[in-house]
Amino acid sequence: MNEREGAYPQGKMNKIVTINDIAEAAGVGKGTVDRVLHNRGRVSEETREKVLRCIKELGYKPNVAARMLAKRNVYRIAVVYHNTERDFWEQVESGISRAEEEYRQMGIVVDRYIISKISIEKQLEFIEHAIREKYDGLAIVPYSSASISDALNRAVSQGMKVVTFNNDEACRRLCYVGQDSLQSGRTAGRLMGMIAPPNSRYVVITPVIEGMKGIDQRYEGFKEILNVCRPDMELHGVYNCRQDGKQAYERTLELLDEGSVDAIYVSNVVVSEVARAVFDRGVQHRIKLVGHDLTDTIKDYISNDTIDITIGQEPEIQGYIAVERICKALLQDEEIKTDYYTKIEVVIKENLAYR
Amino acid sequence: MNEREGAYPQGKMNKIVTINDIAEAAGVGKGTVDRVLHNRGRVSEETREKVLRCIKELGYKPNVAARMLAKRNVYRIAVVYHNTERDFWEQVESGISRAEEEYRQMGIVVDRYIISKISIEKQLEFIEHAIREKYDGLAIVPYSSASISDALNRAVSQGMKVVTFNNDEACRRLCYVGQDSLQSGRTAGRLMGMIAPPNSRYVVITPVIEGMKGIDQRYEGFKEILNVCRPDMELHGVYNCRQDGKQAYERTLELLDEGSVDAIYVSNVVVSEVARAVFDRGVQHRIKLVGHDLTDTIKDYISNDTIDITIGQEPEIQGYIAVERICKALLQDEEIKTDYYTKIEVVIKENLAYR
DNA sequence: CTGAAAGCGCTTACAG
DNA sequence: CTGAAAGCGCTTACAG
Repeated sequence: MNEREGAYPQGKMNKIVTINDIAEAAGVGKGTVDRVLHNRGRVSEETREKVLRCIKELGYKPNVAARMLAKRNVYRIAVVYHNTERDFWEQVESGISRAEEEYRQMGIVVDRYIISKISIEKQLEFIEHAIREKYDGLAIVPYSSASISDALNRAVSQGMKVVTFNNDEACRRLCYVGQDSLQSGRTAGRLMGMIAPPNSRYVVITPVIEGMKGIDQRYEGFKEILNVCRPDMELHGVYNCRQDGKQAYERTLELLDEGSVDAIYVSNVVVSEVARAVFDRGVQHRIKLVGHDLTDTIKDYISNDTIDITIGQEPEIQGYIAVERICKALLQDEEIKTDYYTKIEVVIKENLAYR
Repeated sequence: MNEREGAYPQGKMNKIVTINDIAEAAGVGKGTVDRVLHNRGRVSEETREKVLRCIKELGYKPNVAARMLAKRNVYRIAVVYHNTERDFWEQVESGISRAEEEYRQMGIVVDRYIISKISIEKQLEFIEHAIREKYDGLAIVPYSSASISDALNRAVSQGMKVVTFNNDEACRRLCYVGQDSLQSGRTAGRLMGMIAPPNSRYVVITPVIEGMKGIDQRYEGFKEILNVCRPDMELHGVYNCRQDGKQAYERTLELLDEGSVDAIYVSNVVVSEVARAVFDRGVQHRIKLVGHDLTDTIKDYISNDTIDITIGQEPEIQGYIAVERICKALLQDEEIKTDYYTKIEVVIKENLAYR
């Protein structure tokens, strides 16, 4: 902001400084400038310092487009995830595709390794494959297992750029991209606390997914907040179910037929099946329903007032950023090591279309 | 997604198709290919069709990096806005800066024309200036006035790429970038309806800002929803105030001292001043407070439970996209004419840090 | 209407 | 350790 109130900016033609200008100013060839720029060595300390000084003085910024053009190597990235909860993972996939298209021109190829059933062994096999094939990057939804951590660390040791997304696992990866599950559960807890009538009886329905710890953390966060802000509410029960949702549907029907529940919290996308049960029993205006994620089905149940609030986690962004981070680490010299937490999106009927 | 379950993708080395390949396949020079690619004319219909066919058959995609490099022209974009509500507009500014940095390398220069007090005359003057100076693009927060519309249309006629942001005004601009005010008000209405206790008495505080119609629309949306979903709630009054917030603070103190209010809706960033009054009177746990926007001050009042919910409008994104859309129109051939509606973000204490 | 040449800013072998 | 040359894919004058 170099403007003053009402003043007309000067069209200062500050000429762009190129690598040629630096070479000239330092009295060396541009190959040499390139070497110091990227620490490729083979430069005497003396000329190195001279070049560095010129770079600073002239305020040189590398031209990314030119670099992309000149670099001719092809990088390969492997993306490993599963597609249970199909509606959800399709959104992740569209983010991956978007990054893929954007970086294809820069010589990056992405291969997908998709599992249709969570399996530590299968994932391990994929990681080993990526190591053997010498992939340059790996974006993965890691399962909780020491063997997975080990394998990922070996990949990193080999120079592979590894990013975890959607679920995290302790290892020497570049960074994690995804939601803060605990906080997202807390958000759900606060919202439930805001909307549930006094003395509500509530249940929690939470799927068990082997190897993914995020789901449990959501419930932890939910419980923590609700217990504090709504001591009047009474927990009727916590029900586990399988990921497919059929169990959740049946269970909800039973609960509704018992007639002793006013509010339901579902810790992931399975909320769509719970909503179906609520809708089928025609009690959507009596039951407060809070869940996670946003698929087409969930949108429908928000639109018809069955689901009150759902918490989104920007799945498309997760896929996009996971791949982009690797691309940047590969293409540019700077590696971004800070985790990327996606937004905790609160979605109700009115803002459904604006996200 | 061309993968199969468990299958290992083929590292198909699909060679990238360049303009040279097209020229060769069509038996012409690459200058000719370039001409048909960008409809620069001076190509016989016959060769044009031949080239077009090759482009389609070989699946040619232009290399953006190469184009950027080769294009040597410098484009200038004028950005016109005001910085009343400083905290808010600083966020917009940071988005503008981000786009500026990203596109500087591609030869785009952005000049800012910032007004510190809304004035149709002053804005008109800036538009005329931009026309005279033959700016290539204009991003503007237009005020409601026929003279502004006229001037913008003249700019468009001259070939200038015009984008409106944050506030819209009927004219032949490329597109609008900003929030859907009506819907954002509806969202606020629904949320207030969710959290206000039965039979609450509420007030609405809404700043009057000459030339900006978005604010009024928010209240329209709020009213529409709340009237339907909470007929039990009683409107105690609607208060206008000046943008600076001092009035809003005083008014709120009076209302609180009268003691007949349970809930307050504030239609923009002035909610921070209303919150200050609520906090100063120590009644934050009794008063439900819903507002708009998210500044540091507002964050503080959410953190200490004074503001229950605020609705964000992605100001940083507004600044970024407004400039980016113009850059794309200038640099690429495709003009994106669809409006960009920013997210209607629901912010509470728990998801404050994750957005 | 059309093609060959030069150049954008950088990187990559290659020859010293 | 260092420089000159060629080339990335495209656009821009220029000469036919």
